[in-house]
Amino acid sequence: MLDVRRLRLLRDLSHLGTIAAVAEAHTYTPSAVSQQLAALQREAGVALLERAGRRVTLTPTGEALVRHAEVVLAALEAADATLAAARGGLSGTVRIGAYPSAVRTLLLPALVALGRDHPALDLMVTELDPVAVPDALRDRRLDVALVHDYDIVPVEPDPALDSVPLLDETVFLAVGADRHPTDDPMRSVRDADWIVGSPGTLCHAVTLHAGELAGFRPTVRHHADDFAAVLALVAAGQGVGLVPQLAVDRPPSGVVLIPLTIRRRTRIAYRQGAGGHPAVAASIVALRAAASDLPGAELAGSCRPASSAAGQRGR
Amino acid sequence: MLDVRRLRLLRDLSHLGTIAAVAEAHTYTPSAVSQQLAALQREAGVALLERAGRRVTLTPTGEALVRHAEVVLAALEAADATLAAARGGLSGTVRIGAYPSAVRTLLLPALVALGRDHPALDLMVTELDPVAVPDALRDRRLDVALVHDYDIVPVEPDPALDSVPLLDETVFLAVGADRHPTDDPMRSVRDADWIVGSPGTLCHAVTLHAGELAGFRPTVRHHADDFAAVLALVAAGQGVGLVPQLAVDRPPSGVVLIPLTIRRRTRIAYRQGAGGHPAVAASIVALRAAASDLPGAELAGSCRPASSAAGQRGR
DNA sequence: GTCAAGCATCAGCTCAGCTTACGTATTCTG
DNA sequence: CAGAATACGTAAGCTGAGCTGATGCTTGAC
Repeated sequence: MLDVRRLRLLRDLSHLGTIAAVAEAHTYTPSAVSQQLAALQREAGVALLERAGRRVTLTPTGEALVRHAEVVLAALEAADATLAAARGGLSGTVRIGAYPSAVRTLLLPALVALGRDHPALDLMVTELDPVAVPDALRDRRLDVALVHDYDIVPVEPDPALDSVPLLDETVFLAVGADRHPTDDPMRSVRDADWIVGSPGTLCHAVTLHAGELAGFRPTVRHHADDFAAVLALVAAGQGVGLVPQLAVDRPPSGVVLIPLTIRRRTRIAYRQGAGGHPAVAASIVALRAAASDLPGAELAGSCRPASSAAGQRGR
Repeated sequence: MLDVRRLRLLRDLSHLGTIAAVAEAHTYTPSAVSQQLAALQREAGVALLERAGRRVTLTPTGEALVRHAEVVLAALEAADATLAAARGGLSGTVRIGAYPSAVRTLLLPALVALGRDHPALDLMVTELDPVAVPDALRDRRLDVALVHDYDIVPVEPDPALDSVPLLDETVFLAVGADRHPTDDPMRSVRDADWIVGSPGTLCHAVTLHAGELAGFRPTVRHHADDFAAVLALVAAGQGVGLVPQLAVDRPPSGVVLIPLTIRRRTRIAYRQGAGGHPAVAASIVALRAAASDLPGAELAGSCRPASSAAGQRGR
């Protein structure tokens, strides 16, 4: 019978790419991980890893084993959830992660409601970029997280994670008041300077892709991840940028917001199997309530969506 | 994250009933099992066990946890199976269990075919009563087993096991040549002496139940588990008995076999998740081939039945 | 060429988890 | 209704799985 701890290391290796990263995630030394994976391979009787330059990659068999590992870990997570439910009374720590603009608008009211309804619950919030969320959930640094993607830049689901839809927002093109929007707003700003997110973020990718769809390559002038900063730069005449609805509750003067067809979709993600955990379930309820109280943006998905929804995979 | 070894002990406890039995099944001392279960309970944070007299029983939470454990163990078994497939070339040991009459008729030809087609496979056969099969499969003393039940005495499926149908046989009422069968053969022997299996076996239960259905309580005279012995006793005028088709290839003279509507159903059982194991799959193919070569009895189920079929639970 | 990143191996130590020994509660039996 | 047998739990002690830390090799970047 295979050792689940070792399977977990293999699973994490397939996501993190290097033994050193797996070691760090588990607060082990790389040596320990290397030894454990070697032992797993020995008892498997098949090659699971192979050196690829100075790193290791999984063989097809290794990848197949990872898929089984995901099932095992999800089942263990579900077992944990039933135990938490049996312990009764919502208690313990819930670590919630969210991207910056969601913290202010969505998370804060949800947090207040959760703290009021379940005083025994210890709530911890972490602000982080959506691309870092899957790893953080897998490594158990987070229990629940808000993630998003754009319809024109969808992210593939992560087998280790489950999620439910939360919000579906309009994305706006923010331009200076001197510009005159036309029927095709994106084309009208093809020669403008652009304010985009840092490379590697979704906000960066979506701007480039939106330009591509409109037939041009945006000229990147400024990098800003905070949408308030983006709007301020636009107001100062420094260029144009894309901002989602959540971020534009009070746009500065001198900025014109033109709705595009692009949608940003926010989801609540958690570890596969943890959906039955009472604290996770309560968090989902509170977040959905907070989202429905939000002006403007419409609630996404059905009221209680099925579990087969998708998580998101980093990188 | 819960420890799978401990979950396995809990699962086995729910089937075996005592810590001592679990210990024996794992070749541990009862003390070790007790300590591990105590640790499991401690990290679960809920009562999983409670003393009931001098034994322990599972709390409802404990039972719920066992159900999760079954899922985890099945997934690990499936992982094992893919590794075995990846190792390629059928090799290793397959331990097959069967009830006595199946060994001669079904298992022998299947064994010959398996040994011929896959010489690297080490085959071990164990003859045992069907009621002992579930425990043996769970405890990994067997990998594949033939089990049966009767349509009038169905056995509930075991969540730890999976199975596929193999045979569907007629059950005969064996009487001495002096008796004259009527339209309702069971009623015509209501006052006869009966030859039944040992108490606790299915053969025992089915005879009593068949009598009950016909409106009488069979007078038990002899106990015999070997159907050849049953037929010999019938031929000697010692009474009547029920025998399945597999056991009556060459009935002794002086015995009249009257077909009843009762059916005996034989299935191939294996651990949940092990159906993908190449050795198990090969065994199933060979057994089905042997069954289809059998004169008389018709092959049960579809050619390649779905995996949702039932195992059997002892006692 | 030089340096850092990354993995594997070896030696050594620590603690999880086993056995053994014993105590206690319960059930069975004559 | 003793007395034996069964079953579980706890305490003490020992062993090996698995960790750290040191070292060496290979690869890729500059």
